[in-house]
Amino acid sequence: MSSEHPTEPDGSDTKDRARRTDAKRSFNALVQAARDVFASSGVDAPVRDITGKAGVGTGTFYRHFPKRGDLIAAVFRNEVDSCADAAPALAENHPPLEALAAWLHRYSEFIATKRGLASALHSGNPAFETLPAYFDARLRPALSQLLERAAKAGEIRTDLDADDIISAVANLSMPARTARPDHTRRVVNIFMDGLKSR
Amino acid sequence: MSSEHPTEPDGSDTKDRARRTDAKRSFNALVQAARDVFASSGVDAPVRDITGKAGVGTGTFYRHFPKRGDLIAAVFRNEVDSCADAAPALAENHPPLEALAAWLHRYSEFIATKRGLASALHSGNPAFETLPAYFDARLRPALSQLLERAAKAGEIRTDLDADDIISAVANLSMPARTARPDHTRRVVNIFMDGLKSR
DNA sequence: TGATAAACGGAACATTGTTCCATATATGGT
DNA sequence: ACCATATATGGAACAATGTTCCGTTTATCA
Repeated sequence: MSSEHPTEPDGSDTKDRARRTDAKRSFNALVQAARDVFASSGVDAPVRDITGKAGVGTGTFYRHFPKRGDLIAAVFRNEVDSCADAAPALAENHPPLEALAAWLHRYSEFIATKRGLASALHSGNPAFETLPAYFDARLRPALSQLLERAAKAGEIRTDLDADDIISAVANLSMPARTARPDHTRRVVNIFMDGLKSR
Repeated sequence: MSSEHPTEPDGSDTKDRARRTDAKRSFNALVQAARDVFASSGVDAPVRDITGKAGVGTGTFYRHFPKRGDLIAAVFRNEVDSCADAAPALAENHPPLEALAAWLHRYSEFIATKRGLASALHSGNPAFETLPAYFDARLRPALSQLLERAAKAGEIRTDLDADDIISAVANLSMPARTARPDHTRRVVNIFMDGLKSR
């Protein structure tokens, strides 16, 4: 489900050869290493930290991500993919309301842990311009699926759509400066309670 | 009104000599140069750009601002001071409602042009920890003064306090990605209309 | 006016971003 | 299985920027 090669342009291939397997391996290793390093050191971490953890040279890094923002965008896309892909899995293994709650917390964690995200989106960097659309395209269907299932079961109110909920939970999950540790989880729970039909 | 030396600790001076005048001059030159450079190149502008414009050496820079965040915080404090100081001046020279509207636009512009602000506040950098309290301490009284004056004249509703308005206008002023040029000014105007008593 | 501590400037050093290219390797045709 | 070739790789070299250090200058006070 998750696209390991997110930005392939139109299907036209003037290329006579396919992308080499070592290139794919490097690409994935870099995205994964970057995710770890970003989590511990923030999105401004040195390139050498990432290449070191990925076990590739700096030249390889710049071959795959000519602009630094390209890597950050790839990491975000990768994480959004994981989050979206969690929805069908949850739907299969849990009752409707439970699956919905679990996914909202999953999504909330994604927002809360990505400090750099909001800044990146507002930075004006062209590498990030397509991200919001991508987020929407992946997350809305994922949530819609869970919502519809819960709505069919008559377990939630129906006067909010996926968009409302995605942005509401995002705002709730923005880490507040003065918040107690479990703050986000609690407010999202409250929101979730409000979502239930009475 | 504006404090040119914002972070002097408790009044106790164990110091036998006062701060030298050239030190004050350098400090102010740096803050002013930084404000200009930040405006044109963002808060990540090279240190040498700032020292160059200020006409001081890099050593002087680090003597005044051991951490880069210290400078950014100083610039923000400086701008908040300007904004707060505008309130009494507007109150003297304009009718209540007009003064209030003018100040809200002034404040809105401050928020809108400081892209780096929100990111800085959420960055977890300890240099910024005291900023929100400072903002509140300076801006709330400034706005309260204008609100009370307009309320006494019976020109505005009274079921919103300064805090509500400060945060509401801040949210309205956050530059949206897809917004048309004059977007912020228009929505702030609408908010201002809503504020009038009927 | 002279002694002194404070402040200054900028070279030197440290860190990180980016480019370049000689070398290594996957791929498709034979 | 082997070769020719485009592709990918690694890391040294370079560039840009952050930060420290210290010899020199200057404001302040007695």
